Amino acid sequence: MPDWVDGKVYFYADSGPRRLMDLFSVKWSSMVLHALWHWPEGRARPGELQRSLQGISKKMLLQTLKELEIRGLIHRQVFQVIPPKVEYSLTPLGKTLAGPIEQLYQWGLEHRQALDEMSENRRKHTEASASGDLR
Amino acid sequence: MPDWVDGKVYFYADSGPRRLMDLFSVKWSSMVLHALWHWPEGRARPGELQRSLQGISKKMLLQTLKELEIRGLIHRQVFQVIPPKVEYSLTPLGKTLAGPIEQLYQWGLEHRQALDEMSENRRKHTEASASGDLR
DNA sequence: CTGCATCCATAACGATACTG
DNA sequence: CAGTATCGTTATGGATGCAG
Repeated sequence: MPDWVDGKVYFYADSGPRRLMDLFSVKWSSMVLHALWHWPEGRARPGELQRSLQGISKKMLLQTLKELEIRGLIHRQVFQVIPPKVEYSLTPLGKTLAGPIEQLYQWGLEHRQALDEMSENRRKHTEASASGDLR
Repeated sequence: MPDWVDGKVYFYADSGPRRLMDLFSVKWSSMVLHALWHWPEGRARPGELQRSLQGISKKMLLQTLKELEIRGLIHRQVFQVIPPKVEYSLTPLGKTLAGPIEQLYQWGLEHRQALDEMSENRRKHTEASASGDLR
């Protein structure tokens, strides 16, 4: 579906896809969306999310949630209780995005072995270029 | 498809999806794959690609291509001529990944307007927090 | 034309401490 | 428990120059 000019793809100036990938550059955004999508009842608290997304820091989780909220992909519901309680859930728009993300993750699951080999190749390669020519 | 433990998703330790997203953290990798996927004949030269991926620098294009080659997602064919000629194309594995990427980009196209509003909201928000309380 | 190496700015990230 | 702020490290990306 790109625009073709002179037989070349002039596709990604400030197009939808490009902006979408900008969003993905926030490392954890797709995982948060994906986790919320799979969450029972579709609502999750920050603490729960952090425990699920192994390795994410509190800072990054909150930052990602804020980012997604501003962009209208997730909804933030505050309960006026002590201690504080907040629940996040996908907006209708967020839910439409969850589909493609699911597809992508599905690919990741199906090609787990290939992905392992990729990491392996990459490791070998960087090692080689690192040690190779010192003397 | 996550693994559920204690009702929480312990999904993304060093799973396929996580590794996949690592690959995507190379900003241009999905666009390069996508461009090659749409390219006539499925083979493209670096120069052509750079002209198509508006805004990519030579350095990043080459780096991305190398990365994708090492990972076995694209193939590099060298022609022994002067001046040098090289063509890149998707490997079979790369082609299977192109599908999900296409889906994602499709979403980006369909929700272009929403994505515009997202950027807008983000702009407003960061402006507000930047200027808001200085006086 | 393809590819590599430097230098440099800045953006992303994590650890930690602190507030309500 | 939710959220913010600060600091320091590392990764990312762009500009430029050079080589085959």
